[in-house]
Amino acid sequence: MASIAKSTRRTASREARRQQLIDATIKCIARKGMGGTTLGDVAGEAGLSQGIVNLHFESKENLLNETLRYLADEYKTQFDKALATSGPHPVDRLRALMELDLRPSICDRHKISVWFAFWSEVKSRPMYRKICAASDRHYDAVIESLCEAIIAEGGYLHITASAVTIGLTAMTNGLWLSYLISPNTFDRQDAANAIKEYLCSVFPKQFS
Amino acid sequence: MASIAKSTRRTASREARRQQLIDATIKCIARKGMGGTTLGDVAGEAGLSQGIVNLHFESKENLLNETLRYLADEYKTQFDKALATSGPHPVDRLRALMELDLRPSICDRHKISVWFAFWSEVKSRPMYRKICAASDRHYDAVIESLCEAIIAEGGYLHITASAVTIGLTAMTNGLWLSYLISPNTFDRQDAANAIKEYLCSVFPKQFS
DNA sequence: ACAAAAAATGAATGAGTATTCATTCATATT
DNA sequence: AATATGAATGAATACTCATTCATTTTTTGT
Repeated sequence: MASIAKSTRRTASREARRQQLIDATIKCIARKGMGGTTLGDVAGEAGLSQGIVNLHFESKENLLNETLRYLADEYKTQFDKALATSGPHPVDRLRALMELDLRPSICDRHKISVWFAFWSEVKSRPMYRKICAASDRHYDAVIESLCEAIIAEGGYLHITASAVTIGLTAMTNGLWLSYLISPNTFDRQDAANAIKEYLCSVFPKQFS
Repeated sequence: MASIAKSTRRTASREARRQQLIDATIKCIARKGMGGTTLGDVAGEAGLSQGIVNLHFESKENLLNETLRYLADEYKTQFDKALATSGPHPVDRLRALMELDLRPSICDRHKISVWFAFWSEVKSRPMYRKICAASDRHYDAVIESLCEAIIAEGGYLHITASAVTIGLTAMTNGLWLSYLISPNTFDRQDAANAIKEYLCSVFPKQFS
């Protein structure tokens, strides 16, 4: 968006327009829900004309698929960057990933509401599941291998890496839901603390 | 539904019809998503005629509100029953509540997908938030008081009841999401185990 | 500066949908 | 048996929205 705002061009490259329309779609879904979002709304939000979405995306279905793909890619980019910039030790890396999910750029109520909109239709639109499931498996694998390393290092006996992985990812997703439903009582610090106490209890030697 | 299926009556009481239509709505939303569900679909699913929903609910909006209210009531009933039939000790009670969220009648992929459909529109339809938030506060209060009792009994120092409550409710909701997105890899036993390991780690004296 | 290509517009189209309502039908009451 | 009641129907209505496309505007290449 910024990339085209600076110029007075009335036309933009295919890629810039597509991104502009995806951004508008996210805003509309957040504001009006997935069912309530029309192509007219999206075009209006982008400040463009009625037919613009079909020109660039051929169909509404296609626009929605691409919007989900964009969200998934954006998350993946942040995930990879969080790992790349964290310390090398598994504890640092896991901490970085947990911090990621509560970072305002990710844990943003607009975006969360869009994620939920897509998730809610996973059952009726197989493509959504396909887009989500592929990356999810990867995140699980990364987190599980970190947990394995931490368990090995700490010599923990009654803990399994897979159970902690399942629990941690569920907890972070569930915290997003709390924020979505109760934005007034939700507190980012409290949420971070819930994760921290979990990790301290499970891996006391490394996380206290 | 069963109450009218057994008879050959072609008319039913207002309450029975309303319930039948709510059941049909849940099925339709699960199958086609919230946006893809039309009043014609709902009527068809119920084996009734086009205009039937407006006759009994005045509007689609109203039908959806009542459907969410039904889901919330149904959960509340099960929640209260789980507490009523559990042992008296806070540990038993907390265990019963955790078991509840993974019970097949509650943790059912159709119903989960409907919950997510409503949650995803919490931002655009304030009524949905109102319906959800009221009961959620109550569940949190119950769980938090159980955690407080357990913490007091165990003499735990580095744990707070509110953080465990936030973490536990987030985890159970997040487990529903795992089931929704990855029904093939999700395993009820693994999910139960993730919760159990969490509780064992946080409250080792009572839950090992 | 000009022509060709590309991007964008916005009015028109047509499929689909919520809602209404005159009519039919089943049951209860007299 | 006759009548009254309210449930249910389904065709008609009014409206919304995705999609198309003829036209206009802007950019690019020469």
